Amino acid sequence: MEVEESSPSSSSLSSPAGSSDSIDLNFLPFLKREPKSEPASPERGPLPLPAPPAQTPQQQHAAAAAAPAASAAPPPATPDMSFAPVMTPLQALPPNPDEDALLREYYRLASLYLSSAGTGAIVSAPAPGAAAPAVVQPGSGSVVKKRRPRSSELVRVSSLGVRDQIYFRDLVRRARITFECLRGLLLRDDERAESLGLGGVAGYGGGGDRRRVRADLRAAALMADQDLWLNRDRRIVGSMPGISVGDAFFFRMELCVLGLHGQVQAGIDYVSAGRSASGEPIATSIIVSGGYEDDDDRGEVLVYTGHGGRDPNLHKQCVDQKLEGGNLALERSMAYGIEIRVIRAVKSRRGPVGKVYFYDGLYKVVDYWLDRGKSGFGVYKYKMLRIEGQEPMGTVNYRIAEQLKVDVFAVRPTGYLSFDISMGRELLPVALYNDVDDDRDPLLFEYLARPIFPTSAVQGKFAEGGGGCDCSENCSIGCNCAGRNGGEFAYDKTGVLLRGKPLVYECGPHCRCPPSCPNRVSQKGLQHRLEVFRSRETGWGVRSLDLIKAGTFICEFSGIVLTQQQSEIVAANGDCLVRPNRFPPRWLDWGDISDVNPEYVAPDYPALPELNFAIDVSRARNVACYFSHSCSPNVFVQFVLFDHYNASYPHLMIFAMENIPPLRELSIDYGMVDEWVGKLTM
DNA sequence: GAAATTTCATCATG
DNA sequence: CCATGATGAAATTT
Repeated sequence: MEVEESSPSSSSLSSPAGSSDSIDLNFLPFLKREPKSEPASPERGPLPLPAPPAQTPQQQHAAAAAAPAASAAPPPATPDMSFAPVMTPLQALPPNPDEDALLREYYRLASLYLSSAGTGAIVSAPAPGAAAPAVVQPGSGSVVKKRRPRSSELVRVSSLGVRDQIYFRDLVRRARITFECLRGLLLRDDERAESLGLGGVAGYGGGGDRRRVRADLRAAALMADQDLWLNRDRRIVGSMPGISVGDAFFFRMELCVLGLHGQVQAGIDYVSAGRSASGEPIATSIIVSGGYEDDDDRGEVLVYTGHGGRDPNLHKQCVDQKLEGGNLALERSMAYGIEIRVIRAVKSRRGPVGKVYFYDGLYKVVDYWLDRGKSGFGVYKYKMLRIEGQEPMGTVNYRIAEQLKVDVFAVRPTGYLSFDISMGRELLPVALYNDVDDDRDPLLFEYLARPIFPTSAVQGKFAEGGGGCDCSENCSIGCNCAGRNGGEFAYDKTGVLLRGKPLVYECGPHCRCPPSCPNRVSQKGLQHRLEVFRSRETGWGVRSLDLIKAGTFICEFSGIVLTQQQSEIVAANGDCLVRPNRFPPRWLDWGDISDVNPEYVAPDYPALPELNFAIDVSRARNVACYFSHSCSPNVFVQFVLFDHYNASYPHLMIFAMENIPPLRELSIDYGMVDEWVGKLTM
């Protein structure tokens, strides 16, 4: 497969996916168009509801199975839980000239995304105090772009090599960053407009201004305008490249942007009957939101209720469901053995909506029947079994972690070496867990929650840059500290970093503003329950019991800070030094929305002095020291100043680069040379 | 809790 | 037969 021709800027992409031969695309054209194929369902026309004490679902299903097979002769719907990656041999298919279209689409997106990254394009900085909206939205007179409809061609992607996985992971991360940062900036712009008393007040029922109010929808729309939604050219069956079991999401729109689930509200996503090759609808994913009273979710076994038949206002069934649309699609997917992606919603206050969506992996529909729901009306039910051999479910990890916070021994009776290696020095306890071997190494180090800077570096450096601000309330645009940050604060009101910068200035001890000032974030310390744990793959590692939202602060990199001279002496006898200039500037990626708004490029930041100091972690260290290395990391380093203003000695603050679900290992890019990386596991 | 908002499937029409 | 537009549904979100 050649990709060059389709990706003009492929120099930066040169076969990033490790050339395509490691990718299998299994097309599913076995669904041949049959003019008169009917579902192998017992009902046509009016649906015979089981009389109250009548048939059990199983009995009714048995009747369904006994019914003559449909003319399309789908394979028998035996619960085949083996994960057969190849459903139809590729050789048996008619040659498909467009076989690599999926890859090409990825490369097209990649070139869109990457062309703007790291180019260092710099325009003039906004004047201090200026508050231009970050996102200029198309006015009412703008041309409405025609958007490509989503394809209906079913395809399965399997056998991704390691390089491909990293490549797609980065691509997905890039899209998610664009979405999330766009949303954050739109919200900030709204607040500004509101505080300035401009028209178009956000909120419903408002007057004449027809502004769209929901930032998630606006962000998604802006991305759609640039054709930045993923997976629109093929309908992927099974797992999505770049999305792992356990991943967390906060918005339905996010799922649409990624193509994981294309319905804005509906719980069943499917290829429509009219557009499918066989003329039958085929379901590919569902969302278990907990809103249907007749659902019965036991985790690995799930009884899912079809959609429809509800009163739009009350959350109650009011008429019988029909075997059509998504309901029929689920039945057809069962008949064809099509696996279904399952996304579950869980209540959580960490999410902006009070709700989090976890991708829980692939299931197969093994049974379905028409039942009488709690409301007394007919509902379709689908029994689904999780396919074995997948990573643990996101919702399961979430529940385990929640339980661990309450009652450790109920979940892990043994293995904890310490419940708080910080001995109370951190805001929250940092546990130490090892159920793998006898290593107790982290107990040997003094725990240092804050780095100790050399006095020569810090003394007399408090007032540099004009000192602190004089705000008596929370800081706002125009104050001294805002100016130091180039006119805008780095965080939104919830403490999410809006965009990575070479250096972020938080308000410090010399500012008058209260501790509640939104420009004080990383200085407040740990906000997530972290745990150092032993793993066979990565040695010591770190994970969180709390769901970590992308862009939030996690922890600081602590230790004894050495000047360049000091570090040269120490380095002679064994290397236990962390060098800040080794970290690749991953902060560049966070907050980069140049794909959507090329105008919003990095302002002309003042050049940072070279960072020649080192952090000695040989005696004293904190939890950050145990982060594993990855070249596709989920956290990054942002330099921050607050207690002193010597730009040569910033704090190394670690932020989340993506939503990190509970119990997933945190990983950082140490910028290690390849030979080292080879020794570690990726 | 109701209203606003989007996408998609479906159906009708040309 | 394909393209286009209108319509209604949807386990959302604020």
